[in-house]
Amino acid sequence: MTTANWILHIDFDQFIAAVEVARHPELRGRPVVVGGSGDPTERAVVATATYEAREYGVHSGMPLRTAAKRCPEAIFLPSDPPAYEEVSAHAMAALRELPVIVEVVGWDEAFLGAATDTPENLAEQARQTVAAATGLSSSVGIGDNKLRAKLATGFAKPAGVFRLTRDNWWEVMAELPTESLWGIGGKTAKKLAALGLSTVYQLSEAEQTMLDERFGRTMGPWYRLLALGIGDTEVVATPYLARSRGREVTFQENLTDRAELDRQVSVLAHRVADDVRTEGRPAVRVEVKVRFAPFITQTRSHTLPTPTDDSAVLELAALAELDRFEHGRPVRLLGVRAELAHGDED
DNA sequence: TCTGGGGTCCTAGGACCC
DNA sequence: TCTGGGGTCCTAGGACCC
Repeated sequence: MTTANWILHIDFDQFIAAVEVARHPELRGRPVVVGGSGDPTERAVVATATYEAREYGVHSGMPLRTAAKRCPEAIFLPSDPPAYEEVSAHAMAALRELPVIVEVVGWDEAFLGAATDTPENLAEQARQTVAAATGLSSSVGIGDNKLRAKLATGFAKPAGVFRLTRDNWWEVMAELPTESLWGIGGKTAKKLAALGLSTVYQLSEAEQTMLDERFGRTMGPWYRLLALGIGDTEVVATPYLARSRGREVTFQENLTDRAELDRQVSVLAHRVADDVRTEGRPAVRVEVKVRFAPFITQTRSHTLPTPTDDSAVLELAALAELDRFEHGRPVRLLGVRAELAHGDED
């Protein structure tokens, strides 16, 4: 008799809002919206909203202004990444004390790889561990691969546990829209619908050659695997090596002065250079992003002649890219990104 | 919905090389 | 010298996720 391998996916419920409510207990039970610097009139979007705010149709990604219209009595708080980072690290450290492999995939979620015959018990244990360490509520999906575990968490929320495997895949997923799959968003769902593929089951039965012609030799096969619930089963504890590091900023007022654009790009390039040095691997490529009014986004990039982490060199490289745009329109966003050299590949 | 910031991965065309 | 085929790199844009 062998012990089965399970993959659990844990996700902290409305994580950012929960951290804020924990340190402002008087806000419990009230509609709270976190995002930007907490001023609902600024150019920023909702990072997280409490369930009370969601009742009014407020959701993450929504402009703060819209959120304020939908829920005028909401309390708006500034986003405080270092605080979330700290709580997250604390929760992940607690999970590592369990007999599982912990693969962190974001501030508020992780995959747990475990050999157990009672995954529901382990899931409950993980939820209690996080609650004891941080006071956070969480939900756990149990699956026979990462895709199913991740999707299961959606059915577990809030504060629950749900199991999704090959045994109940069709019962749970068959009639859901393709967009409920992890990796298919609104754009792809629309293209699929145009091919007559609206549900997960329909996608799973699609003719492979048609998918390949429409989406390419990588995405075509992958979409069908998604619909079948097939996915990666490897959970690794080793931290992920960043491929790139970037900084960008949306201006509250569009910029029109070219000298000011140069100054802003210089500032961003220096911040990126600091991040690059922290990573300990040099930049091999520099990209500048410009979002012109009203909302036209363009990028220019080039491979550096020599990999570098030197601030002055990266600044000059970014300024050279900024120069390559056709300037004229007001600018609402500037960004600088550095692609990093790979780690040792032997 | 007057639309953040931080990322990852894929596609496609052209350059370039053999 | 009217023109092949394969491989790889570079670049810009798009889609997706949290």
